[in-house]
Amino acid sequence: MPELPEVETVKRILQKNILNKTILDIEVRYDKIIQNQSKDDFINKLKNQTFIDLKRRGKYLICVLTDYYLIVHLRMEGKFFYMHNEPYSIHDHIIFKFDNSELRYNDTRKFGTMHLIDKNIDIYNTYPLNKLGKEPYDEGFDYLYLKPLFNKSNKPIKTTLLDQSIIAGLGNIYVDEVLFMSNIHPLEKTKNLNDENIKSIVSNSIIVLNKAINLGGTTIKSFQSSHDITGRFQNELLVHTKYKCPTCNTKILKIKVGGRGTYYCENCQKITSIDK
DNA sequence: CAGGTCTCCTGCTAGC
DNA sequence: TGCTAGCAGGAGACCT
Repeated sequence: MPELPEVETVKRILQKNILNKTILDIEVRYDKIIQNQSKDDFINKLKNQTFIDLKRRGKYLICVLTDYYLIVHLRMEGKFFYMHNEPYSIHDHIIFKFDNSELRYNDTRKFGTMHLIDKNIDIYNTYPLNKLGKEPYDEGFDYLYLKPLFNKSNKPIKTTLLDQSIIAGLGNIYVDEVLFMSNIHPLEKTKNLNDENIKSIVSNSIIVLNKAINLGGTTIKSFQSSHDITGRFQNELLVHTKYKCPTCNTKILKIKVGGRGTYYCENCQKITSIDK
């Protein structure tokens, strides 16, 4: 499940493979991936476009083309494969054909999305990027940014940290890690966090993401950034999918928070505050 | 407006 | 062994 570090890894790998390559043809085998155009418009616009640059915003990958931005969200299982003549997979849904190679968008669960936007539009102020909050790497991602947003939320902190309009880029795995490192219970009501808690979340978000990016992201079940590159961060996970707490050896509990599988240590992560 | 639930989709697994 | 019901999950849609 690609989160910010995985998308960053994909971006870096694609930069090596597809930069300056021109799309000669496109094959769309499953068109629900395409969000804001008809399949025909999508194909016509992308023909003869060159990949000029690749960027990332939160969990979105931004392909900068000659005249357009192609904004991709990999959701659960989206992957890009840079291929030559290898046989196709039934999960290859969109194929960008270059001179003697191609880029294949492969997505087992078909949850991924692609938005094609004109280059003269300010994409950061346009859907879907306009609804993203700051990401942990942004200037101004600090206690003063989070405090007022947290103060008005009655949701569990786990749910809040997954809200991309508040923090862009954290997903299920990394939120569990951040909460563990910060000694905060996932069900703690967001508005009840104290200043110390918020500062912990700020610093631990950056620490966890940095470490994950340096290790190429996490490989859990199906995510891989390209054929033979596998993230190594899963070896460093502290609570997510773990059985014993690395700090106190207590059994890790698995619960559901907002429908998401959530791991935590009941000894290290206690609900401390009462309602204001 | 905030918060809850349903939906998309497929591979995997528990249970019979 | 083979089948099926149930589950996982990011984020938008829809409802209260």
